[in-house]
Amino acid sequence: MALAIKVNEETFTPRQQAVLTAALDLLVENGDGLTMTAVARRASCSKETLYKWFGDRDGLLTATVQWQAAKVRMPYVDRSHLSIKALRGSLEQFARDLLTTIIGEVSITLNRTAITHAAQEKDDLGNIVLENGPMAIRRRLKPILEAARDARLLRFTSSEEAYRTFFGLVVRDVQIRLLLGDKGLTQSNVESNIEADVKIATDQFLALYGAKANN
Amino acid sequence: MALAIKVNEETFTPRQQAVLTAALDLLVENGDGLTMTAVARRASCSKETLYKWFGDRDGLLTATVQWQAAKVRMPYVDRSHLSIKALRGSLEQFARDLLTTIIGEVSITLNRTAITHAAQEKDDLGNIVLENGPMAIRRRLKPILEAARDARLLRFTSSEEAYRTFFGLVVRDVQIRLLLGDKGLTQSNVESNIEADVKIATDQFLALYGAKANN
DNA sequence: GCACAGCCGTACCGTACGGTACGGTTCGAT
DNA sequence: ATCGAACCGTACCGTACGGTACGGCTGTGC
Repeated sequence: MALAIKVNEETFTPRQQAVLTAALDLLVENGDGLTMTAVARRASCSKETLYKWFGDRDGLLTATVQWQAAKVRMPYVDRSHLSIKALRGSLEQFARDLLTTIIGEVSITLNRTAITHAAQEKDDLGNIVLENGPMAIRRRLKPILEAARDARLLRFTSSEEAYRTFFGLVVRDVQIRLLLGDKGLTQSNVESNIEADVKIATDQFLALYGAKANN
Repeated sequence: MALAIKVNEETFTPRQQAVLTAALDLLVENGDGLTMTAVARRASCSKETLYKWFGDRDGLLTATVQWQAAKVRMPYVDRSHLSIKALRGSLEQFARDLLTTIIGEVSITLNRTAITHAAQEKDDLGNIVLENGPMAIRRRLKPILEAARDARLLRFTSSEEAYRTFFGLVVRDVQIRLLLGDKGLTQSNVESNIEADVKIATDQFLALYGAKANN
């Protein structure tokens, strides 16, 4: 399954979703635990069925990542009436969702899997994760930033730069440390600090790009 | 080789370093290309020698990452006479080195390898990369930040927080995108923007933590 | 009841790779 | 000259896993 164009809303039957769940569980439990035999046994299906449905191992992997990554749903952020207070709330919401997602076991697993995949020639999974992670956030955040600029709440020349600054302020070194398995950074450890970090990041972003800021 | 305590200055003979170079090359060329047979052939040595020197495949992998990661040398940053100008120069230097390192093929390969490794139970490589990457920077940067605070050039309560903010401002989403194989982000693409990004990040950091800043 | 499709479970095949064994060569020490 | 250590090259073994084949079970349409 080299193509894997995988347009949106790839509809899976409940049975297939059960298989994908099993596959994801195996991935989470142990990165290289996704063997066809293991998935078949876990999902109580035959390998023949797996190959019929997903083509080959890569197809199953792609379907799993695709299916799971698409589940990341960013909550709706009100964009209509923009006050500085509402903007701050929206930014905090984004920061919170971003952090919460990033530290989740599923996200870590998906990113690790995609990175492992990208370490070989295949960049399929990398693009899927990118598209449903950073790029999805960018698509959602940029219009808000631009609306805020139009409303004179923010000041910047490049919304791209502003978005990436926000990303950096929120994520910092958390993601790479989690991906590398930093033992000094359990997710419960990070989780308890989310609210504080969200506030700090938002404050910093507004300090840099708020209309009344010094630049 | 489960222990892999690997104290500092693991001294390798030139021949062994040639082997490690071959191993690294194979890793860079193709993440899963490091097979014992391939390394032996590339380095013109026998597999028996590989096992004698490195124990097993994991030992070879660990030695390669360890040896290469330790090569990352951050340039000396003058810390004696701190002026705001000197501080800015130091910060820019850090940002430049960090970015330059991160976008290099070797760094990408090492991080991918370590992350793949961490996806299984093994977190050996992850710790090595962490220790020689983010943590090394932190160790170098923090004293400078604290010295600058003592000299009333910077203002912050937690040097840890300040460091992580700096990291975030510099790295942003570049590393994760490179690790995921984002095709819209070639390293030459990033490379040409390093100087501009370094300046932006430094300006932003100083805007947030500079003594005359608003917070 | 019957045919057929879909699927489960298991057995099976081929290959790739980690790891071992061994003969042959080089080279330094004695 | 001889011995032995280190090492190269190759052959070999065992296993794990991707992928295929097949027999048997179940349900649905007719």
